[in-house]
Amino acid sequence: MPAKRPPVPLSRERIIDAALHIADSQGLRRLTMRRLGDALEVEAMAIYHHLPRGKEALMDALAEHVTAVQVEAAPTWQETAKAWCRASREALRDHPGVLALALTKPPKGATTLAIREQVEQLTDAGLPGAAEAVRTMRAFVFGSVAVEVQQSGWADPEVDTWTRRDVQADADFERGLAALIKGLQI
Amino acid sequence: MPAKRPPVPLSRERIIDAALHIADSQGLRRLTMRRLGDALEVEAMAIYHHLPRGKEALMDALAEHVTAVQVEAAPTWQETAKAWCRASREALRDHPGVLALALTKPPKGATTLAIREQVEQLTDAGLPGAAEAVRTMRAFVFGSVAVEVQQSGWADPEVDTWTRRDVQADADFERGLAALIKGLQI
DNA sequence: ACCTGAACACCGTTCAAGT
DNA sequence: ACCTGAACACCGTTCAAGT
Repeated sequence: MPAKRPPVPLSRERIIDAALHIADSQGLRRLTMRRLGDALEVEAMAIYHHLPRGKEALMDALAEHVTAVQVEAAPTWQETAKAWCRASREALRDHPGVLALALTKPPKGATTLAIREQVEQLTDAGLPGAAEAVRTMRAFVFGSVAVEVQQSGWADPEVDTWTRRDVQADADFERGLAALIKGLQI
Repeated sequence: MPAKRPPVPLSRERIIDAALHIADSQGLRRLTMRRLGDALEVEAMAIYHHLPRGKEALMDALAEHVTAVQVEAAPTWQETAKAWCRASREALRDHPGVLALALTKPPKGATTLAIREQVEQLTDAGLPGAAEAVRTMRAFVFGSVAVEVQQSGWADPEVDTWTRRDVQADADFERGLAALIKGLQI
């Protein structure tokens, strides 16, 4: 006899993980409360107990998950900045299904904190005008990932082709990153 | 007696205009076929006659509308490139409601043609590697607009605050654009 | 505290029917 | 050719009820 309902309790974290999986594999438009409930072996209404504002809260949480990036402070601000850009890019690339949310929703909660922390790290490491620098870095990462994901054909018809890493995109990113860092230190 | 039903016929163009207005003023999630029908004083089902693939086709058309940008060839490739970046930015800024689609949907139809034309213009004007240059330019524009619209607070609660031009964003954009063009000519 | 069932208003889309 | 009405399957969310 198969174990009927293992008493793994629902949690905010499990909900977000399942939601990310659906969005990345089937697209954001197919992420519905009912389907999310199915994936968690629970009725859709149970989700509201953990995310009181419902789907709106879920969307916010998904955006935050791929967008609240932290990084250890490196010896120089240049290295810290590079590490942050690379980590941010990876986080966004890993979840193309919620990229539209991440690029579009205003920073909130954990994301705002992460941005603030990054500004402080760079300031402490001796970079003047770190707030503007972080804005420029975010724009660079956002644009790079958007173009890369678009090009990869992560779209409605075929989701299969999104597996191989794009070496061209990697090279472009690193080249642009080096130029950006150089431009910042004037 | 008020004119009941002026025989202005439905058309693809009128549908797209009305859809952009709804998306920009109320957000993409409130753009529904039924609401769109109401705005056009028509039953929702009438839309399917002009956009056979329904909402999917509508979304594609909206993305194309803000993304298929053309520009006259200027004397130098530098000026052409700048004009193209500025025009692309304006088109995206004008319709924050469909920005998520524009940054996320793979180029199609008119957008693909516009990109191809831009590559040719730059190549003809003497820029080697124009295809990569256009990718870099698109990434720059996408990232800039994403950060700007995020910062502007164009979001769920208050849509009012999106009226004043952000001079800071303008300056950032022009500074980045100059650096980008300079980086391209190596 | 945590989850379910039933219900409500709304959604995209079809299809036959009207003009 | 162009639009409507009715219908279907699905959606987000509420609320009272169960345990």
